[in-house]
Amino acid sequence: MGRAPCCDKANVKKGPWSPEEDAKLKAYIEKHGTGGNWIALPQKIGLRRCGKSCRLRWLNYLRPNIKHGGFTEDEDNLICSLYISIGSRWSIIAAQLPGRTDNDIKNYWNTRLKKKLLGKQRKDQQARRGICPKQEMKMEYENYSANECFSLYHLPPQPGAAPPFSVAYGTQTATHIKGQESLTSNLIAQFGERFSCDHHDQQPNYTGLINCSNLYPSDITSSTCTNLINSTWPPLMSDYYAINGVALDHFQETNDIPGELDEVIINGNINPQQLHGLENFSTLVDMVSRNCTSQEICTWGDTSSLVYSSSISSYEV
DNA sequence: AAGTGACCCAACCGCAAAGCT
DNA sequence: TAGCTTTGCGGTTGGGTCACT
Repeated sequence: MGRAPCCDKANVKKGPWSPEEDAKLKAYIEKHGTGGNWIALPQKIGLRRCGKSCRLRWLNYLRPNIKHGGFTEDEDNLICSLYISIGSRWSIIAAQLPGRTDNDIKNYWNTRLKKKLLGKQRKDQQARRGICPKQEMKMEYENYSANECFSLYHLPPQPGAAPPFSVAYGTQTATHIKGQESLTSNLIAQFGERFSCDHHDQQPNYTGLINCSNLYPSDITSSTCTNLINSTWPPLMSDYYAINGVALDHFQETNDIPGELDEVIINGNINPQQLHGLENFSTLVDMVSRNCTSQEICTWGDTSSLVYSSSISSYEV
């Protein structure tokens, strides 16, 4: 037996909304509100629509002060920063962009920004490596798709700033600190004295990232970091790791991810069952453990990561 | 002008979380 | 607190439009 449908599919109209339907829905909600029950709303108005469809139409289109299209460079940069930081959490990203809907941002990312980002990477890599553009595009697209859920942006080490095999992170909660300490102890167990840890405790204004930014290169500007903090704090808590100046991202918000990483790298062994979605991390750990240079790690990072810099907006879509 | 493919975006779907009884 | 309902979210789809041949 399957899941019960949310509405009577047979009597529900699907597809594009007519101006009449829009007008009915808008007028009703402006006068009475949603009544806290989207499912019952269409019957009240006399619309042959699913409640979910009404909700979506209102939130994405009819609601006041909605902006469509015409994304500014600032918005582009913020979306990129947030995507790199928190991934495809469109509702959270949309909350930082007044008047924008999660659906709009998602569409904009999928159809334009992603290409913009890849376009920049391709240009950079072609210039450095002289690889055939077509082959390069294919490689990058495949790598991008495979790694999208675990994005990692490489940052060349600042001269004199990052000690060998250092990890830096910021934390918010005790649970996180516990998980991170566990991760840290595993890294120490694996890498011994070659690994050091720089831990920034919880601060109301979340200075952890700023401290970590000491490990970051000059093209990630302090304003980018500040934007990131301002836009994600307080709703998000984030953990930031960097190894040899290579920042690992997406260890945010969930308490279990550091635990997963623990399981991946514990005792230096890779647990295949825990590897799904964490391939980049294990590769990185492997490279670090083989004493690869920062340069090599960054080169690897090039082909399997998103690279964001504040100059991205100068590239054409 | 017609055909074709790429692109864009509104809308749908299914799942998980949150809320309610 | 278990079970049901509703809401919110992210991934995906499909139809309209545009650009190119």
